[in-house]
Amino acid sequence: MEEVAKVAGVSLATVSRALRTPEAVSPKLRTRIEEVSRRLGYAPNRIAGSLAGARTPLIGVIVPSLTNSFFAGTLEQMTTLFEAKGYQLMIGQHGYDTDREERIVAAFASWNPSALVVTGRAHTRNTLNTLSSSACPVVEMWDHGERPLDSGIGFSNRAAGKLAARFFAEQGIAKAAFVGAILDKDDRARARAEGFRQEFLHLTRFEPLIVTANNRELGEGGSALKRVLGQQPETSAIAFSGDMLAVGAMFEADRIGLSIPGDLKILGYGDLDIARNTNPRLTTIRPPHNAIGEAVVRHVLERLEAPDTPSVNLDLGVKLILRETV
Amino acid sequence: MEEVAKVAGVSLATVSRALRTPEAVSPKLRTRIEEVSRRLGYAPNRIAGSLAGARTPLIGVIVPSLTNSFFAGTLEQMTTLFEAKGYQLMIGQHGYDTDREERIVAAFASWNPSALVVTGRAHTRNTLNTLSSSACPVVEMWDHGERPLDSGIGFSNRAAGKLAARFFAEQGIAKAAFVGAILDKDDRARARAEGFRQEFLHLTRFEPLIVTANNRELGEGGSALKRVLGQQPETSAIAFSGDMLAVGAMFEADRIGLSIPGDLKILGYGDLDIARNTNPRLTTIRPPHNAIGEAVVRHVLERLEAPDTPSVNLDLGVKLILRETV
DNA sequence: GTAATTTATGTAAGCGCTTTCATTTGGGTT
DNA sequence: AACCCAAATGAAAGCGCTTACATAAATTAC
Repeated sequence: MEEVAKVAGVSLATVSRALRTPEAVSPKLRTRIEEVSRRLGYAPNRIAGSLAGARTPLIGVIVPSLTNSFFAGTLEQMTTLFEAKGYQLMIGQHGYDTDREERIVAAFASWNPSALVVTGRAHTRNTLNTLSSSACPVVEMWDHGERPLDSGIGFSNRAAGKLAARFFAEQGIAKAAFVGAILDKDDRARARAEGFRQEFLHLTRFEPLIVTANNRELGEGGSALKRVLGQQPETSAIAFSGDMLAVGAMFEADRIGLSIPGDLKILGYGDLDIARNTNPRLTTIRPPHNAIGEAVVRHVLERLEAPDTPSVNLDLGVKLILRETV
Repeated sequence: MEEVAKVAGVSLATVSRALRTPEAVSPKLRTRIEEVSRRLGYAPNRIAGSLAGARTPLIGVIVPSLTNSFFAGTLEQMTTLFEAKGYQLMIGQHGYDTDREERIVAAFASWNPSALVVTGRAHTRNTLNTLSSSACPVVEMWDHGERPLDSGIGFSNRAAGKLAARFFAEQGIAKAAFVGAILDKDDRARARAEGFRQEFLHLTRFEPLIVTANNRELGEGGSALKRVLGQQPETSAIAFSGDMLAVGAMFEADRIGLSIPGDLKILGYGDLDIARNTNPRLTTIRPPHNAIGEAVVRHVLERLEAPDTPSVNLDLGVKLILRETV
């Protein structure tokens, strides 16, 4: 920058202004400075800029997993949307480990970002402290519940589980089961399982079988199906915590000669692309993935542009996509 | 930090040392300082630290897409591995747009990261300039080719395409086709298509049909299948640029009553989890996804620990996974 | 033409750390 | 006890910018 200032024959301050707030500098100087800095290939040092200025153009976003297509999709969307406004995403991933989340949140906060976005509502005490003592807007996304730390944008997983149960009950299903991936770690899937259990029990007086799969991949869907059938042979409908598990179960059903939905009804969750393409096409529950990404970006941008904008706590709801497996 | 220094009754320098290089400070002072900073909840300001020190603990990684499970997997792996060494990933995503890549690279470079990792070998002139003028190690991953900018770790997509063609030719296939997603933008898929075309033509004197799909999702696999069959009805084998497309085609084949591999042979690419679970199970080509992530991390860490470590240019090769669709 | 504004530029004080260099302290040696 | 050397600590100089604040230049008002 010093170089640019010298060549352009102006002071450091003027260069900074020409680059940062072009309207504050006279047109002729501005063009000269821009020309010189381009010619010299000057690239401002963000770090210095951020130290001197108040904030970084960084938005910290923390998700449990990058390979989960929901979060990947939300992140991709947010990246693009924020980038257009000059913000840069700092992405963290903790693999459903709240201690790791704690460390990541602390690390992110130490860059004093413009905003912090975390996934879910379950955090350690320290995470909560770091989050609430950071000066920026904080949004907890994907889960809806009472009293978010600052803003909350998501939907109720419990309600999603209940929706599935109600749907099964309405179809006159007597014995149902729920298959969830890593129910011990993924509290969102656990909330769906619990909502399902409660509502199905309430509606039919039957306590549904809950089975935990070790991951969210297809193979596990197949083996979970076998386990369900082993433990509760008369099961006529299974709700899965993810479409991939459901599809895996469909493949397995195909192999063991079970017809769907005749012998067994299957309900997915996620409405991934694959759900529209299987034979038969998968009936599933769609979380508001795109709406979440958009709402988060919109809200954060609003807060950043008008700091007195109040926090929000949005429930975006889920939707049952009726296709052919139930 | 000033606060901590005052309370502990030492100078700023000592606090900094106690936290940064504990072995340089006497045990009793060290424990006192650590205790005080914990009690005060002191969180160092990374930005100031980086400005004063030489480098940030940031590693910039730029991929075309976050929703592509390869990149997502590599990123997840790299995040975990680097995190263990105290580095933090800065993830960028450009959607196969080299101009966007240019902007992202520039933005990342301005944080002067410890290393920069980009995907592929196709970059704009400016990207190349920024990359080579940045003081840190640069690795181009996923593609192998001559003379990387600095280090290169990947495999040859062209060779992967040739492998598919050779395999088909050996099976005695007369009329083959290749279906690739967004061949106009994804130069890796294009390289595979081109390798396939060249080798199949060379081996059988038959110019295979090349069809472009609009995205890498299942639905497109189905419609691409219809297009292939429309344009070249006698096609007996199709290679796809991705497993999802291949699976989509399998679903469609099922719908139109085509038996696989009897009527039509299908070869995927990626060896995603789903490939092991379809009926029949998908024969596919597996790129060295995990090996790439590991090799990148290992190499970068080496370079960072011993700056005189030479660059590398690794070809990790691909593997044909023989299953039931060919 | 001068005074009062407004606008454009320059000066210099940090931002919160790290690190060099100088100084002090605490053991060993003789 | 005097001396030397290594280890521990402190003082202070930046790191490369931004931004009050001060100053100069250009307008406008009278």
